[in-house]
Amino acid sequence: MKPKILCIVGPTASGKSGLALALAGRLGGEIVSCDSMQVYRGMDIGTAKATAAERAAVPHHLLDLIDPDEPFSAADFVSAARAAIADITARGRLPVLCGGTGLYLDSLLRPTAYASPPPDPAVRAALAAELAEQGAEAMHARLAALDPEAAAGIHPNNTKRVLRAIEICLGAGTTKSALDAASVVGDCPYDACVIGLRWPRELLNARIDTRVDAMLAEGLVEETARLDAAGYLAPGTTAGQAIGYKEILPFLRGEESLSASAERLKIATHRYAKRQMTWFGAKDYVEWIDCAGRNFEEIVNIAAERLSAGAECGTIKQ
RNA sequence: GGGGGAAUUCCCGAGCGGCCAAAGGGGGCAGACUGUAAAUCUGUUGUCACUGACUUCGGUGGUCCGAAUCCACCUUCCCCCA
Repeated sequence: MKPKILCIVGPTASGKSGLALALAGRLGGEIVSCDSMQVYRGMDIGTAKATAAERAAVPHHLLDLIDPDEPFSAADFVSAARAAIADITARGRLPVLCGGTGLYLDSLLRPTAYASPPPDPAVRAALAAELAEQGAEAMHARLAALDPEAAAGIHPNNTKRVLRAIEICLGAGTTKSALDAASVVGDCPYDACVIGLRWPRELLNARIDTRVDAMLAEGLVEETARLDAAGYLAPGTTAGQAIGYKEILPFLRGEESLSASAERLKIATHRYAKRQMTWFGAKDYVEWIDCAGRNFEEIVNIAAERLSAGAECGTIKQ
């Protein structure tokens, strides 16, 4: 009997947190954050992290794990999430995964035994230097020599992926495509019900804009200044990639008005939401709830019904 | 009142007689994603009966085989002198 878990996914500002909170409260659950940025301490307003009051009402896991200059990966997430889920389940409570980082959830639900070697900082640095010197085309050509199949599947401009593929080939002594073929996607270790929140684009964008304004009112600028002063927003850090801070930085440096920065932040968030929708939309394990025209109560009820209906909800295929 | 400059496709902005439905960027739309994922990358973006046709570069009228590009006038905006 696999442990039962509930997962709430969807684009940013779709109302995941509120739903998770309501469901956890009603069903005796605890929330496990599935968010690549909320693991960082000090990044609270910008990541829309659960408030102290919310955390007091319902236990939250996987928040504030590390400082913003520390790296964190999908693999780190999977091990931390498994531990949290095991702990919650052992106490007879329901784990409620909630978050918009699709890759993290996917990695948890479709456990893959990767045959490829883990990232090697030294090799990465060397490849990055090579890229700076020779350009993207040359790196892609190098990958094509090492692993034609992988090269065919990665656009030359996508240097991150090109470099990682070369790194794998170099480290493993074989090709990345061979390793990919050899890696096995195991069964989902959980009896998971995955619910996705869906909104028409215009409505979601309006919600995003409202939330950005709220973040600004709550002190996003000050939070950005604090993180910057601590050196946490240096380019290259995982935390520095977060939407919310890098858009406010130009204002802090006097390069543009606050309204201009806020506008860019809203647009960046709209685009991010679109990428999330594309990702989740391609996952057949997501059961969608159309939120337009429904009030919060109705959405909570629909989700609760689906969870109790069991079986049909959240079948993990592929 | 006088002098100078500018008006380009959703926005910014190149173009300065044919190779222009018009560079580039932004935004929009669609998508990818096998251990950095709030990242990274791709395609597309005047209309249609779409290997071709049609409409578009403030307006009107000219010049020319041919104009977003040249001329005249008009409209609006900006700058300088008063």
